[in-house]
Amino acid sequence: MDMEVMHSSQQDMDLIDILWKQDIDLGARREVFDYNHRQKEHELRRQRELEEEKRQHQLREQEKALLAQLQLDEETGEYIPRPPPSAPLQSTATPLEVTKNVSFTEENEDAMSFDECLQLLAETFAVEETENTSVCLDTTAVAAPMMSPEQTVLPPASLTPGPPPPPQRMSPDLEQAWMELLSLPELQQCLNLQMEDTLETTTYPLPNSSEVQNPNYTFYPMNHTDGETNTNVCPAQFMNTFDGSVPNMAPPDNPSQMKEKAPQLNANFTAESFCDLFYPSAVLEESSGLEGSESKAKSDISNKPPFTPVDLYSLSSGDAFDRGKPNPTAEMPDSDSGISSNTSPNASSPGKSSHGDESFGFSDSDMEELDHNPGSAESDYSDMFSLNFQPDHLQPAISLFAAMGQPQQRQEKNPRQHKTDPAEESGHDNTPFAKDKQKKRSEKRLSRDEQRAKALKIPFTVDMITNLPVDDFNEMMSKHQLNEAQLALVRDIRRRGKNKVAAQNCRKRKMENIVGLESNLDSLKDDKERLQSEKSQNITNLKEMKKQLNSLYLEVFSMLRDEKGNSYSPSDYSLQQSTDGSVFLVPRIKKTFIKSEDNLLSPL
DNA sequence: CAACACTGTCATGAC
DNA sequence: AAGTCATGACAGTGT
Repeated sequence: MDMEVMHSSQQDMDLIDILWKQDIDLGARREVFDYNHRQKEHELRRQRELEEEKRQHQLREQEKALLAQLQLDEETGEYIPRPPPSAPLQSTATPLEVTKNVSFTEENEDAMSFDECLQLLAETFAVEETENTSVCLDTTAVAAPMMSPEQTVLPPASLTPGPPPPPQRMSPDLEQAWMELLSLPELQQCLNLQMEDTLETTTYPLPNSSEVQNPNYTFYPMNHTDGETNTNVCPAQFMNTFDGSVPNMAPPDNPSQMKEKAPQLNANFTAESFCDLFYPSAVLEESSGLEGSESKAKSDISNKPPFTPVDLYSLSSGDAFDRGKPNPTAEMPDSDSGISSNTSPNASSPGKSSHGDESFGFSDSDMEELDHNPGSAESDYSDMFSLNFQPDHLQPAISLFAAMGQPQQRQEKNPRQHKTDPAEESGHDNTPFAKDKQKKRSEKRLSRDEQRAKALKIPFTVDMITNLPVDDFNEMMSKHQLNEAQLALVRDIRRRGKNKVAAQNCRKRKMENIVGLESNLDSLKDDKERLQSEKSQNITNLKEMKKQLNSLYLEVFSMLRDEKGNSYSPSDYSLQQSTDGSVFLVPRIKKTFIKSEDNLLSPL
């Protein structure tokens, strides 16, 4: 094999020599075609390849060493510095500095004196760097938040755009490795082939260097200097941006501001939430549009004597009759219904012993309310309210949380309680004087029943007597031994009360019926007008049709001719149609006869 | 003072 | 049969 090759090569060389001597351009020097020369070159090439493999092995190890200090970001697919395990401020900074120095070294004109390989490498790097800058910016944008502030703290000069800082010295080991690596001419091709992969790892920290020079990165250091010296640059605006929506979530960049906000929040809580928590009635009253400011309401509440069980019981029990009741005309000329007088800051004088009247006044209001809502759920409520007058007054203190849970319902109840005054209900007694008169009248009536009950010492309120269901009423009556007069009075009171409500409902229904009848009357009038309009329109249409039919009739009649060709006179003949659709020419003289005999249709 | 409206009460029938 | 409701009628009161 070798001999054949050498033989053929020798012949080839002879031929080449001949050609060379003839000065034929072979496209190459003669040594190129010399086997010995090529043999020597082949050996040299193999030796270089071995060395190249060695260098590549070393290069891979170097890359591994670099990659060992980097970490592949799974999200971005890029390498980021591996977070320091324990105290890595110095150690983790090393690769960054190294790569930084690489980039600076490549940019440095003095570094061009290494050799041709390094020059080529530097040129290649320069091109690649400009291409990778934008990519690496993104890389730092992602990787920057992962760095610790100490890790990314930069010198003040680096914050401002300007000339790049002087190149920093890399560690001696890595520098030597790079020197050896770059000094190999054989590595050029390898570097060119692997340039992209290598750049991804070796130029990764370039963004750090370019980031330092890039004015766009002024935002980046701020995040890390936040809370130290740069707190008043961006965070204020940042805080303003988020202050309205999530004030508590914004970081307290300004402690004084935070201190100002905190007491305000506390004040709000104490003024409203706390008040709502412990004085729901005041809040309800305030929200229901009653007079009095917040402070006034609170002061009233604070000054208002608390309810005692005795007072509360006196509102509805028979004790009320013994407690002060009485003179209907002498008390509370300006008092409203029971609830409003209690909730009104001005009307709730502590020494007033008018609970019984308030109770009955409220009962009257309830009647009005029932009048407005007969058979509805509010009627049940009214019954319960009248019967459970005490618990309802006690409710603001007892069922506090329930009231807080249902403020709307309370707010809906209160206005109705306020407008249950008969004077306001009637709609025409709006003057205060009329109001007083109405009240006196109502009180007089109530006092009459109440006085009767009091005279007979009946231990029930009129409300209870009137509004209790039959079973409850009988049970209540069975619990007390009453004589005949008392029983009769109780039944009369109940009958009158029931009848009163019934009369109110009846009148209300009567009015509603009247309104409904009026509405029906209006609608009937409208229908009448519409029907009359339709009738007139139909008459007009009928006239028009008759006119058209008459003209058609005459036209057809004029076209008729007898045997002599003479036309028929419409005054002597007429066209009539039978039931089967056939048309006859009938003499007018025989009209009545034909009509009766043949049952022909008369002309239109 | 008369007229009117509102309201309470009574009587009566129906359920 | 008693209770309740509906309704007409009447009377008292206020405007």
